[in-house]
Amino acid sequence: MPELPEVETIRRDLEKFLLSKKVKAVEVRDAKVVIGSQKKWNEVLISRNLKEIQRKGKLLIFVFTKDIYLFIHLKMTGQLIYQEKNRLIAGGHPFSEKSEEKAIGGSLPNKFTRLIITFSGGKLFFNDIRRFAYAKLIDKSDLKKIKEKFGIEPLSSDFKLKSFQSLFKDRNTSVKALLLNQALIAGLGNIYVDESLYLSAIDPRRRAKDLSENEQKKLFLNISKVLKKAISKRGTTFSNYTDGRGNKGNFSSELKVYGKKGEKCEICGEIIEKIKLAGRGTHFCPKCQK
DNA sequence: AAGATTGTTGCTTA
DNA sequence: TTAAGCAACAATCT
Repeated sequence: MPELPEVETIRRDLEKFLLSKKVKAVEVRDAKVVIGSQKKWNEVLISRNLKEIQRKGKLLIFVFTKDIYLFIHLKMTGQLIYQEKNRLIAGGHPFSEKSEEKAIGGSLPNKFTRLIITFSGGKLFFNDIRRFAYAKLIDKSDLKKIKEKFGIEPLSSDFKLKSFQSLFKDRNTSVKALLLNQALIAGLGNIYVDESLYLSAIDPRRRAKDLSENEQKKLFLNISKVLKKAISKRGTTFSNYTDGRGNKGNFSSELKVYGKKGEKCEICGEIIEKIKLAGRGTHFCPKCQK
Protein backbone atom coordinates (compact mmCIF):
# COMPACT_ATOMS: atom_id res chain seq x y z
CA MET A 1 0.00 0.00 0.00
CA PRO A 2 1.98 2.93 -1.20
CA GLU A 3 1.96 5.92 1.13
CA LEU A 4 4.09 9.04 0.95
CA PRO A 5 7.55 7.39 1.22
CA GLU A 6 6.73 4.74 -1.37
CA VAL A 7 5.22 7.24 -3.81
CA GLU A 8 8.17 9.59 -3.32
CA THR A 9 10.60 6.75 -4.03
CA ILE A 10 8.78 5.93 -7.24
CA ARG A 11 8.69 9.62 -8.19
CA ARG A 12 12.43 10.03 -7.80
CA ASP A 13 13.23 6.82 -9.65
CA LEU A 14 11.01 7.60 -12.59
CA GLU A 15 12.00 11.23 -12.90
CA LYS A 16 15.63 10.24 -13.18
CA PHE A 17 14.89 8.11 -16.22
CA LEU A 18 11.97 9.82 -17.89
CA LEU A 19 12.91 13.49 -17.71
CA SER A 20 12.57 15.28 -21.07
CA LYS A 21 11.62 12.04 -22.80
CA LYS A 22 8.98 12.25 -25.53
CA VAL A 23 5.79 10.18 -25.64
CA LYS A 24 5.74 7.97 -28.73
CA ALA A 25 2.67 5.83 -28.07
CA VAL A 26 -0.04 5.15 -25.52
CA GLU A 27 -1.99 1.96 -24.96
CA VAL A 28 -5.13 2.04 -22.83
CA ARG A 29 -5.83 -1.49 -21.63
CA ASP A 30 -8.51 -0.96 -18.98
CA ALA A 31 -11.14 1.74 -19.32
CA LYS A 32 -12.10 1.60 -15.66
CA VAL A 33 -8.62 2.38 -14.39
CA VAL A 34 -7.55 4.63 -17.25
CA ILE A 35 -10.06 7.45 -17.58
CA GLY A 36 -10.83 8.63 -21.11
CA SER A 37 -10.87 7.01 -24.55
CA GLN A 38 -7.83 5.67 -26.36
CA LYS A 39 -8.41 8.40 -28.94
CA LYS A 40 -8.23 11.15 -26.34
CA TRP A 41 -5.09 9.73 -24.76
CA ASN A 42 -3.42 9.61 -28.18
CA GLU A 43 -4.45 13.16 -29.06
CA VAL A 44 -3.40 14.67 -25.75
CA LEU A 45 -0.23 12.79 -24.90
CA ILE A 46 1.59 11.76 -28.06
CA SER A 47 4.57 13.99 -28.88
CA ARG A 48 4.51 15.70 -25.49
CA ASN A 49 7.76 15.84 -23.50
CA LEU A 50 7.94 15.09 -19.78
CA LYS A 51 9.01 18.20 -17.86
CA GLU A 52 8.89 16.89 -14.30
CA ILE A 53 7.12 14.52 -11.94
CA GLN A 54 5.47 16.04 -8.89
CA ARG A 55 3.91 14.39 -5.87
CA LYS A 56 0.98 15.65 -3.84
CA GLY A 57 0.27 13.39 -0.89
CA LYS A 58 0.09 9.93 -2.44
CA LEU A 59 -0.75 11.27 -5.89
CA LEU A 60 1.78 11.39 -8.73
CA ILE A 61 1.54 14.24 -11.23
CA PHE A 62 3.44 13.87 -14.50
CA VAL A 63 3.91 17.33 -15.99
CA PHE A 64 4.20 17.42 -19.77
CA THR A 65 4.77 20.24 -22.22
CA LYS A 66 1.72 22.23 -23.39
CA ASP A 67 0.23 22.20 -19.88
CA ILE A 68 -0.68 18.53 -19.95
CA TYR A 69 -0.90 16.84 -16.55
CA LEU A 70 -1.14 13.09 -16.03
CA PHE A 71 -2.44 12.03 -12.62
CA ILE A 72 -1.69 8.55 -11.35
CA HIS A 73 -2.98 7.32 -8.01
CA LEU A 74 -1.75 3.85 -7.06
CA LYS A 75 -4.29 3.34 -4.24
CA MET A 76 -3.80 -0.15 -2.84
CA THR A 77 -2.10 -2.29 -5.44
CA GLY A 78 -0.92 0.04 -8.21
CA GLN A 79 2.59 -0.29 -9.55
CA LEU A 80 4.72 1.67 -12.03
CA ILE A 81 7.67 0.04 -13.74
CA TYR A 82 9.89 1.56 -16.39
CA GLN A 83 11.56 -0.78 -18.80
CA GLU A 84 14.12 0.49 -21.25
CA LYS A 85 14.38 -0.67 -24.81
CA ASN A 86 18.00 -1.66 -24.40
CA ARG A 87 16.95 -4.30 -21.94
CA LEU A 88 17.27 -2.27 -18.75
CA ILE A 89 14.82 -1.63 -15.99
CA ALA A 90 14.83 1.85 -14.54
CA GLY A 91 17.64 2.06 -12.03
CA GLY A 92 20.28 0.80 -14.42
CA HIS A 93 20.09 -2.81 -13.35
CA PRO A 94 20.71 -5.26 -16.16
CA PHE A 95 17.47 -6.62 -17.49
CA SER A 96 17.07 -10.30 -16.77
CA GLU A 97 14.36 -12.90 -16.40
CA LYS A 98 14.70 -12.37 -12.68
CA SER A 99 13.90 -8.66 -12.78
CA GLU A 100 10.87 -9.35 -14.93
CA GLU A 101 9.48 -11.45 -12.12
CA LYS A 102 9.37 -8.34 -9.96
CA ALA A 103 6.33 -7.07 -11.78
CA ILE A 104 3.03 -8.22 -10.37
CA GLY A 105 1.69 -10.83 -12.72
CA GLY A 106 5.13 -11.66 -14.12
CA SER A 107 6.53 -10.56 -17.48
CA LEU A 108 5.29 -7.31 -18.94
CA PRO A 109 2.76 -6.53 -20.16
CA ASN A 110 0.40 -8.92 -18.36
CA LYS A 111 -3.25 -9.10 -17.37
CA PHE A 112 -2.73 -6.50 -14.63
CA THR A 113 -1.18 -3.95 -17.00
CA ARG A 114 -3.75 -1.15 -17.36
CA LEU A 115 -1.75 1.43 -19.29
CA ILE A 116 1.47 1.48 -21.29
CA ILE A 117 3.18 4.72 -22.21
CA THR A 118 5.98 4.32 -24.70
CA PHE A 119 8.59 7.04 -24.36
CA SER A 120 11.61 7.65 -26.55
CA GLY A 121 13.87 5.13 -24.85
CA GLY A 122 11.51 2.83 -23.00
CA LYS A 123 8.07 1.82 -21.82
CA LEU A 124 6.28 2.78 -18.63
CA PHE A 125 3.92 0.06 -17.38
CA PHE A 126 1.08 0.96 -15.03
CA ASN A 127 -0.10 -2.25 -13.35
CA ASP A 128 -2.86 -2.73 -10.83
CA ILE A 129 -4.48 -5.87 -9.45
CA ARG A 130 -7.56 -4.58 -7.71
CA ARG A 131 -8.45 -1.79 -10.12
CA PHE A 132 -8.79 0.86 -7.42
CA ALA A 133 -5.96 2.85 -8.92
CA TYR A 134 -6.49 5.36 -11.70
CA ALA A 135 -4.74 7.37 -14.38
CA LYS A 136 -6.29 10.48 -15.86
CA LEU A 137 -5.41 13.57 -17.85
CA ILE A 138 -6.01 16.93 -16.24
CA ASP A 139 -5.83 20.50 -17.52
CA LYS A 140 -4.28 23.45 -15.78
CA SER A 141 -7.42 24.81 -14.08
CA ASP A 142 -8.35 21.42 -12.62
CA LEU A 143 -4.76 20.96 -11.46
CA LYS A 144 -5.01 23.95 -9.17
CA LYS A 145 -8.41 22.92 -7.82
CA ILE A 146 -7.27 19.40 -7.00
CA LYS A 147 -4.01 20.51 -5.39
CA GLU A 148 -5.90 22.88 -3.10
CA LYS A 149 -7.80 19.98 -1.56
CA PHE A 150 -4.68 18.56 0.05
CA GLY A 151 -3.49 19.48 3.53
CA ILE A 152 0.06 20.22 4.66
CA GLU A 153 2.89 18.29 3.04
CA PRO A 154 4.87 16.73 5.91
CA LEU A 155 8.22 17.03 4.15
CA SER A 156 7.80 20.56 2.81
CA SER A 157 8.86 23.83 4.35
CA ASP A 158 5.15 24.44 5.12
CA PHE A 159 5.27 21.69 7.72
CA LYS A 160 5.80 23.85 10.77
CA LEU A 161 5.00 23.00 14.37
CA LYS A 162 2.51 25.86 14.67
CA SER A 163 0.49 24.91 11.59
CA PHE A 164 0.54 21.26 12.62
CA GLN A 165 -0.73 22.12 16.10
CA SER A 166 -3.56 24.20 14.68
CA LEU A 167 -5.04 20.99 13.20
CA PHE A 168 -5.80 19.66 16.68
CA LYS A 169 -7.72 22.62 18.03
CA ASP A 170 -11.42 21.79 18.65
CA ARG A 171 -11.14 18.58 16.65
CA ASN A 172 -13.34 15.98 18.25
CA THR A 173 -12.16 13.09 16.09
CA SER A 174 -9.59 10.46 17.05
CA VAL A 175 -5.97 11.37 16.45
CA LYS A 176 -5.77 8.37 14.12
CA ALA A 177 -8.58 9.67 11.90
CA LEU A 178 -7.06 13.14 11.92
CA LEU A 179 -3.71 11.89 10.66
CA LEU A 180 -5.38 9.83 7.93
CA ASN A 181 -7.34 12.84 6.68
CA GLN A 182 -5.61 13.92 3.47
CA ALA A 183 -7.30 17.32 3.56
CA LEU A 184 -5.45 18.13 6.79
CA ILE A 185 -2.10 16.40 6.33
CA ALA A 186 -1.17 14.80 3.02
CA GLY A 187 0.49 11.47 2.42
CA LEU A 188 0.11 9.48 5.63
CA GLY A 189 -1.68 6.14 5.41
CA ASN A 190 -2.39 3.34 7.81
CA ILE A 191 1.17 2.11 8.23
CA TYR A 192 2.91 5.40 8.98
CA VAL A 193 0.09 6.70 11.18
CA ASP A 194 0.36 3.65 13.43
CA GLU A 195 4.14 3.91 13.48
CA SER A 196 4.17 7.66 14.24
CA LEU A 197 1.70 7.24 17.11
CA TYR A 198 3.73 4.40 18.57
CA LEU A 199 6.95 6.41 18.44
CA SER A 200 5.11 9.27 20.14
CA ALA A 201 3.60 7.03 22.86
CA ILE A 202 0.10 8.28 22.02
CA ASP A 203 -3.00 6.07 22.07
CA PRO A 204 -4.60 6.24 18.59
CA ARG A 205 -8.08 6.46 20.18
CA ARG A 206 -7.38 9.76 21.93
CA ARG A 207 -9.47 12.76 20.86
CA ALA A 208 -7.30 15.11 18.80
CA LYS A 209 -8.30 18.19 20.83
CA ASP A 210 -7.17 16.50 24.06
CA LEU A 211 -3.51 16.12 23.11
CA SER A 212 -1.11 18.29 25.08
CA GLU A 213 1.18 20.70 23.26
CA ASN A 214 4.08 18.45 24.08
CA GLU A 215 2.32 15.43 22.61
CA GLN A 216 1.56 17.37 19.46
CA LYS A 217 5.22 18.31 19.24
CA LYS A 218 6.37 14.73 19.69
CA LEU A 219 4.01 13.61 16.96
CA PHE A 220 5.18 16.41 14.69
CA LEU A 221 8.82 15.35 15.08
CA ASN A 222 8.13 11.63 14.75
CA ILE A 223 6.06 11.98 11.57
CA SER A 224 8.98 13.77 9.96
CA LYS A 225 11.44 11.27 11.28
CA VAL A 226 9.58 8.13 10.25
CA LEU A 227 8.82 9.44 6.75
CA LYS A 228 12.41 10.50 6.12
CA LYS A 229 13.77 7.21 7.37
CA ALA A 230 11.28 5.27 5.25
CA ILE A 231 12.30 7.21 2.15
CA SER A 232 15.95 6.53 2.89
CA LYS A 233 15.04 2.83 2.98
CA ARG A 234 13.05 3.15 -0.26
CA GLY A 235 9.72 2.52 1.45
CA THR A 236 7.89 -0.36 3.05
CA THR A 237 6.84 -3.39 1.08
CA PHE A 238 3.58 -4.88 2.15
CA SER A 239 1.82 -6.99 -0.45
CA ASN A 240 2.32 -5.45 -3.87
CA TYR A 241 4.43 -2.34 -3.53
CA THR A 242 7.59 -2.12 -5.57
CA ASP A 243 9.64 0.95 -6.39
CA GLY A 244 10.23 2.26 -9.92
CA ARG A 245 12.83 -0.45 -10.41
CA GLY A 246 10.48 -3.28 -9.49
CA ASN A 247 12.30 -3.80 -6.20
CA LYS A 248 10.80 -4.18 -2.76
CA GLY A 249 11.27 -1.52 -0.07
CA ASN A 250 13.48 -2.09 2.95
CA PHE A 251 11.54 -0.26 5.66
CA SER A 252 9.48 -3.37 6.52
CA SER A 253 12.16 -4.49 8.97
CA GLU A 254 11.89 -1.12 10.75
CA LEU A 255 8.19 -1.45 11.56
CA LYS A 256 7.45 -1.43 15.28
CA VAL A 257 3.70 -2.06 15.46
CA TYR A 258 2.11 -2.33 12.02
CA GLY A 259 1.41 -5.99 11.31
CA LYS A 260 2.85 -6.96 14.71
CA LYS A 261 -0.33 -8.09 16.46
CA GLY A 262 0.50 -10.60 19.20
CA GLU A 263 4.23 -9.77 19.17
CA LYS A 264 6.10 -8.15 22.03
CA CYS A 265 6.56 -4.39 22.21
CA GLU A 266 10.25 -3.58 21.70
CA ILE A 267 10.16 -1.06 24.53
CA CYS A 268 8.17 -2.68 27.33
CA GLY A 269 7.49 -6.27 26.28
CA GLU A 270 3.72 -5.89 26.35
CA ILE A 271 1.78 -7.68 23.60
CA ILE A 272 0.89 -5.46 20.61
CA GLU A 273 -2.86 -5.14 20.14
CA LYS A 274 -4.88 -4.71 17.02
CA ILE A 275 -8.29 -3.00 16.98
CA LYS A 276 -10.54 -1.40 14.41
CA LEU A 277 -10.49 2.41 14.50
CA ALA A 278 -11.54 4.98 11.90
CA GLY A 279 -12.51 1.97 9.78
CA ARG A 280 -8.92 0.73 9.72
CA GLY A 281 -6.86 -1.97 11.37
CA THR A 282 -4.99 -0.15 14.13
CA HIS A 283 -1.90 -1.48 15.88
CA PHE A 284 -0.57 -0.18 19.18
CA CYS A 285 1.09 -1.03 22.46
CA PRO A 286 -1.51 -0.73 25.24
CA LYS A 287 1.15 -0.07 27.84
CA CYS A 288 3.39 2.48 26.10
CA GLN A 289 0.71 4.42 24.27
CA LYS A 290 -1.44 6.52 26.58
C1' DA B 1 -16.24 -19.57 3.13
C1' DA B 2 -16.98 -15.31 5.28
C1' DG B 3 -14.28 -11.60 6.71
C1' DA B 4 -10.24 -8.71 6.45
C1' DT B 5 -7.28 -5.93 3.71
C1' DT B 6 -6.87 -0.03 2.56
C1' DG B 7 -7.39 5.01 0.02
C1' DT B 8 -10.79 7.78 -1.25
C1' DT B 9 -15.45 9.39 -2.23
C1' DG B 10 -19.89 10.53 -1.34
C1' DC B 11 -23.80 10.04 1.45
C1' DT B 12 -25.91 10.14 6.10
C1' DT B 13 -25.96 11.59 10.68
C1' DA B 14 -25.10 14.67 14.45
C1' DT C 1 -23.24 25.02 8.41
C1' DT C 2 -19.77 22.07 9.38
C1' DA C 3 -17.68 18.03 10.77
C1' DA C 4 -17.63 13.30 11.89
C1' DG C 5 -18.69 8.56 10.65
C1' DC C 6 -19.39 4.94 7.58
C1' DA C 7 -20.63 2.11 3.48
C1' DA C 8 -19.01 1.21 -0.93
C1' DC C 9 -15.69 0.02 -4.22
C1' DA C 10 -12.23 -3.92 -6.12
C1' DA C 11 -9.88 -8.46 -5.94
C1' DT C 12 -7.18 -11.39 -3.34
C1' DC C 13 -5.79 -13.79 0.77
C1' DT C 14 -6.61 -16.20 5.14
